[in-house]
Amino acid sequence: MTSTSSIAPQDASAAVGFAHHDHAACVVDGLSAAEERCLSEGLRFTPVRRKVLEILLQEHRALGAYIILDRLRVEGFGSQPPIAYRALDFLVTNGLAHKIERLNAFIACAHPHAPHAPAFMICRLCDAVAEAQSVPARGALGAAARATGFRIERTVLEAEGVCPICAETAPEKERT
Amino acid sequence: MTSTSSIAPQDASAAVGFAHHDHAACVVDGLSAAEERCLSEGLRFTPVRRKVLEILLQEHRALGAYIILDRLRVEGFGSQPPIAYRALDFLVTNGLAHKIERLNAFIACAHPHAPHAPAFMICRLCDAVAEAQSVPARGALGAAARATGFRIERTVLEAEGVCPICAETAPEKERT
DNA sequence: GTCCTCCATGTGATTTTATAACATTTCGAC
DNA sequence: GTCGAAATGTTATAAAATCACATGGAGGAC
Repeated sequence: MTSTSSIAPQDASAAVGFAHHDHAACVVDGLSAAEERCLSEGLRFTPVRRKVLEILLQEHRALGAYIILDRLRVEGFGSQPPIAYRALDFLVTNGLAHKIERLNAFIACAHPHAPHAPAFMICRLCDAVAEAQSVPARGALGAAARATGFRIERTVLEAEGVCPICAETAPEKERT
Repeated sequence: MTSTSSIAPQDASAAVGFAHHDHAACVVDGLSAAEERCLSEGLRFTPVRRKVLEILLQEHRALGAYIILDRLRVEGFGSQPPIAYRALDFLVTNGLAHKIERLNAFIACAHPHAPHAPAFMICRLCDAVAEAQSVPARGALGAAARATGFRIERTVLEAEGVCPICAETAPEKERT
C-alpha cells in the first residue's frame, strides 16, 4: 500500500488534522518513508529505531520516553532509559520524529519526506497532536530575527488548545 | 526611575533585543511594574515572589528552577523545590515571567504591562534570550488552526540560533 | 479585639525526565 | 579476517517537577 493508494479521502498536503483517516496507512507509510530516507542517506534503520518509530506512528499523540521504554521492554528490547533516548535522538536528528517541548514527549513526523520546520497543535482535552508546516522566516519570529539580526537555526512552534472534535464533544470545558 | 526616563537610547516598543542597554533600569522597572500589576489586580506580591522576579530580572537569560532555588537559599529563603516552583507558577500565571520550554527554564517578562503572546529568540552560544511579541492568529499556527478548526489558547514560539553579538564574535561556530 | 478561613510557606519524600560513563557487540570497509 | 566506528547493553546518577501534609500569617466577619 502506497501513499497514493490510500482509501480515506484525506489531503496529504494539508496540515494533518484531527479528522478520522486511514490510520493503518499512517504506520505503513511512515515506516516505509523512513526506510527510504535511511537507505538514501546511508543511515542505519536498526530494529530498536524501527520499533520506536512504529510505536510513535501508532498514535497521533506525543509519548513520553518512559512510555516508549515500557513498550520496548514488552517487545523484548532493552529496558534502560538510554535505549529509548538514543533511538529517539536518532529519529529526531534525522527528522523522522519530533520532540514536543511543551510535553517533554515525542511524536512521529507527519511529513517525513523532506526537511521542514514543523508546527504543532496540542489538544489539552484528548492529547491529540497535529503537525503543520511553518516557514521560519515568516511570522513573528522571522520579523523579530530580522529586526535584531538574530540567525534562526531551529524553531519550536506549539499551540495548546482544544481540537475540533473535543470542541464539539465538550464545548463547556473552558480554559482554567 | 520610570521607563520613560531611561538614559540608554533603547526603543521599548521594539522587541527587546540583544543590544546593550541600561540594565539597572530593567530590574527597577520590572519590579515596579509587577508591584503595580499585583496591586491593581489584588495579587499578593510576597517576598519570595518578589525575590524570584528580581533574580530573573538580573539577567536576560533563562534560569532553571534549581539555580533560582540556590539563590533563594543564599538569601535566607526556603530551599526545597516547591518554594521556587510555587513562586514561578505565580509569576508565570500572572504574566510576570515566562517559561522557556526548550530550556526548561524561566525568564522575566520583558513586557509586563499587558497580557500578550510572547515569542523568544535563544542564542545557543551565549544563552541570551530576547522576547518579542506575536499575534497567535497570524502565522503558521494561526493558519493551521483556522484550517482545522483548532481553538488556540496558548502558544509556544521559540527560535534557537545565534544572536547578533555572537555572530560577530564567533562567526565560525556553525550549527553542529 | 477574637475567631476563622484562606492562602502562602516550610519540609520531606517521591516521581518523572534525561544523561554520564563504560563495557560489549555488531557492522561495514578494506 | 581484521580493524575501526557505530550501536547497544548496563549501572549509576543527575536534573526537573510534583505530592502530601504540617505550619504560619494576613484579612474579613462579627
